[in-house]
Amino acid sequence: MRPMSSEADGAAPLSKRDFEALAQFRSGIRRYLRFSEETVRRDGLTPQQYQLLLALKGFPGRDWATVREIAERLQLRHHSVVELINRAQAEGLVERGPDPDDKRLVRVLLTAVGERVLARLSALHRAELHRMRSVLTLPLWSDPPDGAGGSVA
Amino acid sequence: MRPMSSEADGAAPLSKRDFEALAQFRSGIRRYLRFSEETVRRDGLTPQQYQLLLALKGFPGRDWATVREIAERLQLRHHSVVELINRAQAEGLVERGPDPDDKRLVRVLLTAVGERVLARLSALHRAELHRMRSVLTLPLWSDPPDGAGGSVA
DNA sequence: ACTGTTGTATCGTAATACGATGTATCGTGG
DNA sequence: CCACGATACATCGTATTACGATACAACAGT
Repeated sequence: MRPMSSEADGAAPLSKRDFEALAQFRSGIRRYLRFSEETVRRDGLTPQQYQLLLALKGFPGRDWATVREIAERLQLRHHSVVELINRAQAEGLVERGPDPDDKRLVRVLLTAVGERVLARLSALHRAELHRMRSVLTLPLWSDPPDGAGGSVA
Repeated sequence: MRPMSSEADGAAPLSKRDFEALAQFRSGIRRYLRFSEETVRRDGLTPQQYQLLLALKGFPGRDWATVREIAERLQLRHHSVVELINRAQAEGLVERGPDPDDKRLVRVLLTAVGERVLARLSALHRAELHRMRSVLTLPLWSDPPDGAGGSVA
Protein backbone atom coordinates (compact mmCIF):
# COMPACT_ATOMS: atom_id res chain seq x y z
CA MET A 1 0.00 0.00 0.00
CA ARG A 2 2.33 2.66 1.17
CA PRO A 3 5.64 2.53 -0.61
CA MET A 4 7.02 4.90 2.00
CA SER A 5 8.76 4.23 5.21
CA SER A 6 11.95 2.31 5.57
CA GLU A 7 10.81 0.94 8.89
CA ALA A 8 10.65 -2.79 9.08
CA ASP A 9 7.33 -2.69 10.91
CA GLY A 10 5.70 -0.33 8.58
CA ALA A 11 5.32 2.04 11.54
CA ALA A 12 6.61 5.55 11.32
CA PRO A 13 9.30 6.40 13.85
CA LEU A 14 8.19 8.47 16.79
CA SER A 15 9.42 11.97 17.31
CA LYS A 16 10.63 13.25 20.66
CA ARG A 17 7.29 14.92 21.00
CA ASP A 18 5.48 11.65 20.39
CA PHE A 19 7.47 10.01 23.15
CA GLU A 20 6.67 12.84 25.49
CA ALA A 21 2.97 12.59 24.73
CA LEU A 22 2.99 8.85 25.22
CA ALA A 23 4.93 9.17 28.46
CA GLN A 24 2.64 11.86 29.75
CA PHE A 25 -0.40 9.76 29.12
CA ARG A 26 1.11 6.74 30.79
CA SER A 27 2.13 8.86 33.72
CA GLY A 28 -1.41 10.17 33.86
CA ILE A 29 -2.69 6.65 34.18
CA ARG A 30 -0.21 5.94 36.95
CA ARG A 31 -1.30 9.05 38.79
CA TYR A 32 -4.94 8.25 38.46
CA LEU A 33 -4.41 4.72 39.70
CA ARG A 34 -2.35 6.07 42.58
CA PHE A 35 -5.08 8.48 43.51
CA SER A 36 -7.55 5.65 43.31
CA GLU A 37 -5.45 3.42 45.52
CA GLU A 38 -4.98 6.00 48.23
CA THR A 39 -8.62 6.93 48.13
CA VAL A 40 -10.03 3.44 48.40
CA ARG A 41 -7.51 2.29 50.99
CA ARG A 42 -8.71 5.07 53.23
CA ASP A 43 -12.02 3.21 53.23
CA GLY A 44 -10.36 -0.11 53.85
CA LEU A 45 -10.53 -1.44 50.30
CA THR A 46 -7.81 -2.63 48.00
CA PRO A 47 -7.72 -1.20 44.47
CA GLN A 48 -8.78 -4.59 43.11
CA GLN A 49 -11.78 -4.65 45.38
CA TYR A 50 -12.89 -1.27 44.16
CA GLN A 51 -12.52 -2.40 40.59
CA LEU A 52 -14.60 -5.43 41.37
CA LEU A 53 -17.40 -3.41 42.91
CA LEU A 54 -17.33 -0.97 40.05
CA ALA A 55 -17.41 -3.75 37.50
CA LEU A 56 -20.55 -5.11 39.14
CA LYS A 57 -22.43 -1.88 39.51
CA GLY A 58 -21.23 -0.69 36.14
CA PHE A 59 -22.06 -3.84 34.27
CA PRO A 60 -24.11 -2.90 31.21
CA GLY A 61 -27.77 -3.48 31.87
CA ARG A 62 -27.43 -5.38 35.12
CA ASP A 63 -26.18 -5.06 38.68
CA TRP A 64 -24.41 -8.37 38.88
CA ALA A 65 -22.03 -10.46 36.84
CA THR A 66 -20.53 -13.91 36.71
CA VAL A 67 -16.96 -14.75 37.55
CA ARG A 68 -16.12 -15.10 33.91
CA GLU A 69 -17.62 -11.80 32.94
CA ILE A 70 -15.72 -10.05 35.68
CA ALA A 71 -12.51 -11.74 34.59
CA GLU A 72 -13.09 -10.42 31.11
CA ARG A 73 -13.71 -6.87 32.26
CA LEU A 74 -10.81 -6.83 34.68
CA GLN A 75 -8.55 -8.69 32.31
CA LEU A 76 -7.73 -11.36 34.83
CA ARG A 77 -7.83 -15.14 34.82
CA HIS A 78 -11.01 -16.67 36.17
CA HIS A 79 -9.33 -18.14 39.20
CA SER A 80 -7.72 -14.84 40.08
CA VAL A 81 -11.21 -13.38 40.17
CA VAL A 82 -12.42 -16.21 42.37
CA GLU A 83 -9.77 -15.28 44.92
CA LEU A 84 -10.59 -11.62 44.58
CA ILE A 85 -14.24 -12.37 45.24
CA ASN A 86 -13.31 -14.50 48.23
CA ARG A 87 -11.45 -11.62 49.80
CA ALA A 88 -14.16 -9.11 49.00
CA GLN A 89 -16.83 -11.43 50.33
CA ALA A 90 -14.91 -11.89 53.56
CA GLU A 91 -15.02 -8.12 53.93
CA GLY A 92 -18.75 -8.12 53.38
CA LEU A 93 -18.59 -6.13 50.17
CA VAL A 94 -20.08 -8.64 47.77
CA GLU A 95 -22.03 -11.86 47.93
CA ARG A 96 -22.56 -14.87 45.74
CA GLY A 97 -25.89 -16.02 44.54
CA PRO A 98 -27.04 -18.90 42.36
CA ASP A 99 -28.21 -18.50 38.84
CA PRO A 100 -31.70 -19.93 38.43
CA ASP A 101 -31.09 -21.21 34.92
CA ASP A 102 -27.52 -22.43 34.89
CA LYS A 103 -26.22 -23.94 38.08
CA ARG A 104 -22.62 -23.62 37.00
CA LEU A 105 -22.86 -19.87 37.12
CA VAL A 106 -22.30 -17.79 40.18
CA ARG A 107 -23.89 -14.42 40.33
CA VAL A 108 -21.73 -11.92 42.15
CA LEU A 109 -23.57 -8.94 43.55
CA LEU A 110 -23.05 -6.03 45.87
CA THR A 111 -24.08 -6.04 49.49
CA ALA A 112 -25.68 -2.98 51.03
CA VAL A 113 -22.31 -2.07 52.47
CA GLY A 114 -20.66 -2.53 49.11
CA GLU A 115 -23.24 -0.30 47.48
CA ARG A 116 -22.67 2.46 49.95
CA VAL A 117 -18.90 2.39 49.82
CA LEU A 118 -18.89 2.20 46.06
CA ALA A 119 -21.21 5.15 45.68
CA ARG A 120 -18.97 7.24 47.88
CA LEU A 121 -15.75 6.23 46.21
CA SER A 122 -17.11 6.54 42.70
CA ALA A 123 -18.15 10.11 43.31
CA LEU A 124 -14.61 10.90 44.37
CA HIS A 125 -13.24 9.17 41.31
CA ARG A 126 -15.54 11.03 39.01
CA ALA A 127 -14.37 14.30 40.46
CA GLU A 128 -10.73 13.32 40.15
CA LEU A 129 -11.16 12.26 36.55
CA HIS A 130 -12.58 15.64 35.85
CA ARG A 131 -9.60 17.31 37.46
CA MET A 132 -7.16 15.14 35.55
CA ARG A 133 -8.81 15.44 32.18
CA SER A 134 -5.91 17.39 30.71
CA VAL A 135 -3.31 14.71 31.43
CA LEU A 136 -5.63 11.81 30.78
CA THR A 137 -6.77 12.98 27.41
CA LEU A 138 -5.56 10.68 24.71
CA PRO A 139 -2.65 11.93 22.71
CA LEU A 140 -4.57 11.92 19.48
CA TRP A 141 -2.20 11.96 16.62
CA SER A 142 -3.84 13.67 13.77
CA ASP A 143 -4.78 10.49 11.94
CA PRO A 144 -4.25 6.79 11.94
CA PRO A 145 -0.54 6.43 12.62
CA ASP A 146 0.55 5.69 9.12
CA GLY A 147 0.96 8.83 7.14
CA ALA A 148 4.57 9.83 6.76
CA GLY A 149 6.76 11.40 9.38
CA GLY A 150 4.27 11.78 12.17
CA SER A 151 2.38 14.74 13.37
CA VAL A 152 4.58 17.67 13.94
CA ALA A 153 7.37 17.71 11.56
CA MET B 1 -36.37 7.93 42.94
CA ARG B 2 -36.45 10.33 45.70
CA PRO B 3 -35.38 13.87 45.32
CA MET B 4 -34.11 13.70 48.80
CA SER B 5 -30.74 12.22 49.34
CA SER B 6 -28.34 11.82 52.14
CA GLU B 7 -25.00 12.22 50.49
CA ALA B 8 -23.16 14.33 52.93
CA ASP B 9 -20.28 14.89 50.56
CA GLY B 10 -22.01 17.44 48.50
CA ALA B 11 -21.49 15.14 45.55
CA ALA B 12 -24.43 14.28 43.41
CA PRO B 13 -25.25 10.59 43.40
CA LEU B 14 -24.22 8.71 40.34
CA SER B 15 -26.76 7.30 37.96
CA LYS B 16 -26.55 3.79 36.61
CA ARG B 17 -25.24 5.32 33.45
CA ASP B 18 -22.51 7.12 35.34
CA PHE B 19 -21.38 3.87 36.90
CA GLU B 20 -21.34 2.23 33.53
CA ALA B 21 -19.24 5.01 32.06
CA LEU B 22 -16.82 4.91 34.97
CA ALA B 23 -16.58 1.14 34.77
CA GLN B 24 -16.04 1.21 31.05
CA PHE B 25 -13.20 3.66 31.38
CA ARG B 26 -11.55 1.66 34.12
CA SER B 27 -11.95 -1.46 32.08
CA GLY B 28 -10.39 0.38 29.16
CA ILE B 29 -7.37 1.15 31.28
CA ARG B 30 -7.10 -2.49 32.30
CA ARG B 31 -7.29 -3.58 28.71
CA TYR B 32 -4.69 -1.13 27.60
CA LEU B 33 -2.35 -2.18 30.37
CA ARG B 34 -2.95 -5.80 29.50
CA PHE B 35 -2.17 -5.15 25.88
CA SER B 36 0.95 -3.33 26.97
CA GLU B 37 2.05 -6.17 29.20
CA GLU B 38 1.63 -8.83 26.57
CA THR B 39 3.34 -6.72 23.98
CA VAL B 40 6.40 -5.84 25.99
CA ARG B 41 6.81 -9.31 27.46
CA ARG B 42 7.08 -10.66 23.96
CA ASP B 43 10.26 -8.59 23.76
CA GLY B 44 11.46 -9.80 27.13
CA LEU B 45 10.53 -6.73 29.14
CA THR B 46 8.32 -6.34 32.17
CA PRO B 47 5.63 -3.65 32.09
CA GLN B 48 7.57 -1.67 34.67
CA GLN B 49 10.68 -1.76 32.54
CA TYR B 50 8.79 -0.40 29.58
CA GLN B 51 7.40 2.37 31.72
CA LEU B 52 10.87 3.18 32.89
CA LEU B 53 12.26 3.40 29.37
CA LEU B 54 9.33 5.49 28.25
CA ALA B 55 9.70 7.82 31.20
CA LEU B 56 13.32 8.41 30.23
CA LYS B 57 12.82 8.96 26.53
CA GLY B 58 9.65 10.90 27.18
CA PHE B 59 11.05 13.15 29.83
CA PRO B 60 10.25 16.75 28.92
CA GLY B 61 13.22 18.41 27.33
CA ARG B 62 15.80 15.69 28.07
CA ASP B 63 16.27 12.02 27.52
CA TRP B 64 17.51 11.11 30.94
CA ALA B 65 16.21 11.53 34.47
CA THR B 66 17.21 11.05 38.06
CA VAL B 67 15.87 8.36 40.33
CA ARG B 68 13.70 10.85 42.10
CA GLU B 69 12.21 12.25 38.94
CA ILE B 70 11.37 8.79 37.71
CA ALA B 71 9.77 7.95 41.03
CA GLU B 72 7.60 11.00 40.68
CA ARG B 73 6.50 10.15 37.16
CA LEU B 74 5.89 6.51 37.90
CA GLN B 75 4.31 7.26 41.25
CA LEU B 76 6.64 4.94 43.12
CA ARG B 77 8.90 5.29 46.12
CA HIS B 78 12.50 6.15 45.32
CA HIS B 79 13.82 2.83 46.49
CA SER B 80 11.33 0.93 44.38
CA VAL B 81 12.73 2.77 41.40
CA VAL B 82 16.26 1.90 42.43
CA GLU B 83 15.34 -1.76 42.29
CA LEU B 84 13.54 -1.29 39.00
CA ILE B 85 16.64 0.35 37.55
CA ASN B 86 18.82 -2.45 38.88
CA ARG B 87 16.77 -5.02 37.05
CA ALA B 88 16.61 -2.97 33.87
CA GLN B 89 20.33 -2.33 34.01
CA ALA B 90 21.02 -6.02 34.42
CA GLU B 91 19.10 -6.54 31.20
CA GLY B 92 21.18 -3.94 29.45
CA LEU B 93 18.28 -1.58 28.85
CA VAL B 94 19.47 1.44 30.82
CA GLU B 95 22.66 2.66 32.36
CA ARG B 96 23.62 4.96 35.18
CA GLY B 97 25.79 7.96 34.76
CA PRO B 98 27.12 10.59 37.13
CA ASP B 99 25.83 14.10 37.26
CA PRO B 100 28.69 16.55 36.75
CA ASP B 101 27.31 19.11 39.16
CA ASP B 102 25.73 17.15 41.96
CA LYS B 103 27.40 13.90 42.89
CA ARG B 104 24.38 12.69 44.79
CA LEU B 105 22.37 12.49 41.61
CA VAL B 106 22.36 9.54 39.30
CA ARG B 107 21.46 10.08 35.71
CA VAL B 108 19.56 7.18 34.26
CA LEU B 109 19.70 6.89 30.51
CA LEU B 110 18.86 4.49 27.75
CA THR B 111 21.36 2.17 26.17
CA ALA B 112 21.38 1.61 22.44
CA VAL B 113 19.45 -1.57 23.00
CA GLY B 114 16.95 0.22 25.18
CA GLU B 115 16.46 2.86 22.53
CA ARG B 116 15.77 0.32 19.88
CA VAL B 117 13.35 -1.76 21.90
CA LEU B 118 11.53 1.29 23.15
CA ALA B 119 11.09 2.72 19.68
CA ARG B 120 9.56 -0.52 18.49
CA LEU B 121 7.26 -0.97 21.45
CA SER B 122 6.16 2.64 21.52
CA ALA B 123 5.05 2.47 17.93
CA LEU B 124 2.90 -0.51 18.78
CA HIS B 125 1.47 1.32 21.76
CA ARG B 126 0.66 4.36 19.75
CA ALA B 127 -1.23 2.24 17.28
CA GLU B 128 -3.12 0.46 20.03
CA LEU B 129 -4.07 3.72 21.69
CA HIS B 130 -5.49 4.83 18.44
CA ARG B 131 -7.53 1.66 18.15
CA MET B 132 -8.77 1.98 21.70
CA ARG B 133 -9.65 5.62 21.56
CA SER B 134 -13.35 4.98 21.90
CA VAL B 135 -13.06 3.10 25.20
CA LEU B 136 -10.24 5.19 26.57
CA THR B 137 -11.91 8.49 25.99
CA LEU B 138 -12.74 10.15 29.26
CA PRO B 139 -16.34 9.96 30.31
CA LEU B 140 -16.81 13.69 30.25
CA TRP B 141 -19.79 14.62 32.28
CA SER B 142 -21.26 17.72 30.89
CA ASP B 143 -19.50 19.99 33.36
CA PRO B 144 -17.96 20.00 36.77
CA PRO B 145 -19.70 17.10 38.49
CA ASP B 146 -22.30 18.96 40.39
CA GLY B 147 -25.25 19.78 38.23
CA ALA B 148 -28.19 17.47 38.43
CA GLY B 149 -28.36 13.96 37.13
CA GLY B 150 -25.69 13.57 34.57
CA SER B 151 -25.89 13.84 30.88
CA VAL B 152 -28.51 12.18 28.87
CA ALA B 153 -27.15 10.66 25.78
C1' DA C 1 -25.45 -42.74 29.69
C1' DC C 2 -21.08 -40.96 27.43
C1' DT C 3 -18.22 -37.33 26.16
C1' DG C 4 -16.58 -32.88 25.29
C1' DT C 5 -17.18 -28.11 26.89
C1' DT C 6 -17.90 -24.52 30.06
C1' DG C 7 -17.75 -22.48 34.76
C1' DT C 8 -16.03 -22.28 39.33
C1' DA C 9 -12.67 -23.44 43.05
C1' DT C 10 -8.01 -24.84 45.43
C1' DC C 11 -3.00 -24.94 46.09
C1' DG C 12 1.82 -23.80 45.72
C1' DT C 13 4.92 -20.39 43.41
C1' DA C 14 7.04 -16.18 41.66
C1' DA C 15 7.22 -11.30 41.09
C1' DT C 16 7.40 -6.67 43.02
C1' DA C 17 6.36 -2.51 45.80
C1' DC C 18 6.88 -1.30 50.31
C1' DG C 19 8.77 0.07 55.26
C1' DA C 20 12.79 0.30 57.85
C1' DT C 21 17.31 1.27 57.65
C1' DG C 22 21.99 2.64 56.01
C1' DT C 23 25.45 5.56 53.42
C1' DA C 24 27.16 9.43 50.53
C1' DT C 25 26.88 14.20 49.16
C1' DC C 26 25.26 18.84 49.37
C1' DG C 27 24.51 23.67 51.46
C1' DT C 28 24.94 26.83 55.17
C1' DG C 29 26.09 29.00 59.65
C1' DG C 30 29.61 29.52 63.03
C1' DC D 1 36.84 24.54 57.23
C1' DC D 2 33.99 21.94 60.32
C1' DA D 3 29.43 20.58 62.13
C1' DC D 4 24.82 19.97 61.07
C1' DG D 5 20.55 19.05 58.84
C1' DA D 6 18.63 18.03 54.44
C1' DT D 7 18.68 15.55 50.18
C1' DA D 8 19.58 11.50 47.11
C1' DC D 9 20.60 6.88 46.32
C1' DA D 10 20.95 1.99 47.95
C1' DT D 11 20.02 -2.65 50.63
C1' DC D 12 17.24 -6.10 53.07
C1' DG D 13 13.29 -8.64 54.70
C1' DT D 14 8.21 -8.86 54.23
C1' DA D 15 3.51 -9.05 52.51
C1' DT D 16 0.32 -9.00 48.83
C1' DT D 17 -1.45 -10.92 44.65
C1' DA D 18 -1.87 -12.85 39.96
C1' DC D 19 -0.62 -16.87 37.93
C1' DG D 20 -0.13 -22.07 36.21
C1' DA D 21 -1.52 -26.53 37.26
C1' DT D 22 -5.06 -29.04 38.78
C1' DA D 23 -9.64 -30.60 40.29
C1' DC D 24 -14.59 -30.77 40.54
C1' DA D 25 -19.54 -29.62 38.99
C1' DA D 26 -23.00 -28.72 35.63
C1' DC D 27 -24.41 -28.33 30.98
C1' DA D 28 -25.32 -29.89 25.79
C1' DG D 29 -25.46 -33.03 22.12
C1' DT D 30 -25.57 -37.67 20.46
